Amino acid sequence: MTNILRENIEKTIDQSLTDKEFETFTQFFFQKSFDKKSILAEESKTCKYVYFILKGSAYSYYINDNGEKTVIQFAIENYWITDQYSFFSGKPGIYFIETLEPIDVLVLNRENYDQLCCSNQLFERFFRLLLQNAFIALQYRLAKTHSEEAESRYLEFSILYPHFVQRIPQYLIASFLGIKPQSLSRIRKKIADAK
Amino acid sequence: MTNILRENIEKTIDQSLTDKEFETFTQFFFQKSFDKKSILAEESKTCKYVYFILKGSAYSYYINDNGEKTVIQFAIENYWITDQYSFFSGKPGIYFIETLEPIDVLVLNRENYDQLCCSNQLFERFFRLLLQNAFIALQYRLAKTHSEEAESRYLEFSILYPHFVQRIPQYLIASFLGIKPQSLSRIRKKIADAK
DNA sequence: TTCATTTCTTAACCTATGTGAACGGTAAGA
DNA sequence: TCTTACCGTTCACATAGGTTAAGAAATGAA
Repeated sequence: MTNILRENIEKTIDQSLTDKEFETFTQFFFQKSFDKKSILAEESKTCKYVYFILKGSAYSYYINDNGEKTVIQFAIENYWITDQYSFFSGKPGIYFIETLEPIDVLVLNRENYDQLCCSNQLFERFFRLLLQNAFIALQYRLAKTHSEEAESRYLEFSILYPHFVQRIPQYLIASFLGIKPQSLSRIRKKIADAK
Repeated sequence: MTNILRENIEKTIDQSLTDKEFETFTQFFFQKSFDKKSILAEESKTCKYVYFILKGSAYSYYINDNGEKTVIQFAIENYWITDQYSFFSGKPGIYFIETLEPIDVLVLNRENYDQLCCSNQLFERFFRLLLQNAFIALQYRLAKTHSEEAESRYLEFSILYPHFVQRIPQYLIASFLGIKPQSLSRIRKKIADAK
C-alpha cells in the first residue's frame, strides 16, 4: 500500500531509496481513514498534520468574508496536502481541507516531520523539492490566471489533469479556475458546440 | 552594505549568525550593479543566478502568446528574486527579470548555492524558509485573486506594500493585480472620490 | 529650457463573467 | 421505492473590467 509513497519520494528526489531508508521514513507516519466530507483541517484552528493520500481525494479551500469558497488545491492518490502556513508556524489555519471521497492517508505531525528531516539529509531534501515543485506550479498557475481567459485555463487544466476532470465535481473545478459554475458550464457548451 | 543581508537571514531563520558564519555565507556571493531596464533573466534562457537586492528594484514577469506582460513579483532592497524553475532545473526560463531602477545586487550561482547549502545546515534551512514564506504568500495571493474584486485587492496591496505603491509605476501594479492600467486608474478615482 | 517619451487619466463603448432563477437529472438516505 | 438534496445546464439580465482612443502630466534626454 505504501509503495506509491516510495515511488513518490524516489521520483521527487530522482534517486532510489534503500529498503532501510524507506522503512525509516514510513516509521514516522501513521495511517488513517476518513469518510467522505470529513474535515482534515479547519480555518482558525492549527493544522497539525501533513497528509499523503494513498486512496481517495481531498481538496483545500479558502472562505472569504462573504462566505464564498475558493478552491486552492486538489489532491488525489499520490498527492500531499496541508495548510503550510499553519503547519509550519503552529498558528491558526487559513484554509480548510476536506475529503471529497472516502480516503486513506498517511499522516505526519510536526514533531515527526522535524525528526524525519533531522534523521537523514535526503528526507529534508525531499520535502524541500516537494515545496519547490509546488511553488513553481503555483507561480505558473497565477501567471496563467492573470494572462489567459477562463476558456483557455479550463482547456489547459483538462489537458494537464484529465484524472481531476473525471473525479472532481465541476463546481469545484470552476472555483479552482476562479469562475462560477454557470460560467464553466457555458464554456463547456461553447467548446462542445465548436466541435 | 551587506548588513541588510545579515538582517534578512537572521530574521528569516529567527536566530543570530556568528560573524564567521555570516562571512562564510557572503563568500559565495559576488556583488554587481546594473542600469535601469537591465535584463537579469530572460524567458527561454537558463536563469543562472539568484539575486539579493542591496539597492534599487526589479521585477519578474511572464509574457503570454499574445505578447502581453503579467507581473509575477516585485523586488526592492532586502528581497530575493530569481526564476526558481529555471535556476533549479537548469532548463530554459519561463519568466523575465528586469531592473526598474539602477540596482546593486548580490549574486549567487547554482554551484555556489549547492556548496552553501552543504557547508552549513543552517544555510540550507534559510533557503528552505525563504521558499516556504514565498509559497505561503503566493497561495494567499491566489486565494485573494480568485475571491476578491480588483478594488479590494488594490486596497490590500497598498496597505501591505506601501513602499511598492510609492516606487513602482502604476501600470505594473495593475498587472500584478491582474487588471489593466485603465482599470486601476478608474479604481483609484473611485476610492479618491469616495473620500 | 525644449522636445520626446513614458505614464496616468478620462470617457464611450464592448465583452466575459457574474447573478438569480428555473428545470431536470442523479445520487444518497430513509 | 420514494424523497430529498445536490449538481449541472440554460437563460435573461447585470456589471466589473477590457478596449480604443485622446489628451494631460510627469519624466528624461539634449
